[in-house]
Amino acid sequence: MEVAGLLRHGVEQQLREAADLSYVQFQLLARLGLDAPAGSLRMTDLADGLVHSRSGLTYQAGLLEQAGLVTRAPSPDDERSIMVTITAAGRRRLGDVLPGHVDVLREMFLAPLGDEGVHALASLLAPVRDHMRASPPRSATRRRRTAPPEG
Amino acid sequence: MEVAGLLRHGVEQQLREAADLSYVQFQLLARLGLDAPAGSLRMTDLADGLVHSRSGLTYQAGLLEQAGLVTRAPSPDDERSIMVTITAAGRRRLGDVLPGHVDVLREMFLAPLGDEGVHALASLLAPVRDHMRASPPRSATRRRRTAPPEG
DNA sequence: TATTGTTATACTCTATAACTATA
DNA sequence: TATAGTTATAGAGTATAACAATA
Repeated sequence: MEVAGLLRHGVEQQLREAADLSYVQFQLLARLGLDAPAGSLRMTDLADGLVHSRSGLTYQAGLLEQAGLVTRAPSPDDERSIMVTITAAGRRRLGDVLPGHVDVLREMFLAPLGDEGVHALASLLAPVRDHMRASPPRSATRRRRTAPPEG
Repeated sequence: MEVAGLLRHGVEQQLREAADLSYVQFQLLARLGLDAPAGSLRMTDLADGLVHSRSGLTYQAGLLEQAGLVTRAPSPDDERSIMVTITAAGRRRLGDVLPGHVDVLREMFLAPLGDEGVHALASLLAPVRDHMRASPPRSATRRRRTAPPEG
């Protein structure tokens, strides 16, 4: 947890200073610009795994739209859905931060880990990630030992 | 990062629901109650590694004090320092959450990892943690590739 | 002058609930 | 009735800068 916390802090600083992006904003942008085939995704698909509430995504996507880095338009397929699309400016911004972002990752995390360590870590954590994705996130909620102090 | 994020989210939920503690508050309490010999530490030592700003610690310690879980008193040795001490109520609260906390850790993280995995992970990450602690946290700041958009 | 800690302030982010609209 | 998304709102947490006091 300490490693992840320090890494995240370092990453957030670089993203903020180099491109004025929050961590979530960067991830949304990266998902659109690097993973999404046509540079667009439905809000829900975009949110997947990045945010814990719908409104949180609306908020962050709104900021990206205000900054001109994405556009939002109703989907032709399903009129309930909104397609979020990365703009040219968004791709530019993403390209601008990416090298520095990778630098931070490498210097803080990948270098001390070494190539072998990186692979070992990935093998170790992949099943954990799958387990976490699969299990109901509320399991922790139901299984408390002590009664809440409210009653 | 995803594993750490999900784990932290699960942990935070349990801490909040079982004992009305934030993650940081729990860590402060744990450091005082489990690590500190006499249950007390100077503010600065208490903060070490848990918080990224002094005021952040003052805020969290203030909440703990309000809740009667710690006390704050000037240090006899150095009158600039404040000794934070866990109270009986604080130890009780800590004892109340701890079992559930460990449950969450085990179910989300330790179990899917397995005993061997836990050890392997610890060996892998220990040097990374040391590297991160040692290297100036601002390295990311100075090493930016793109000029900040301000000027 | 450097260190310890607090305060004032402003801001970012998150989450819940109520709501609209489409399927 | 369920799904997609927004909005209103409220609260928690964080950080910066200015500050007071001690070393």
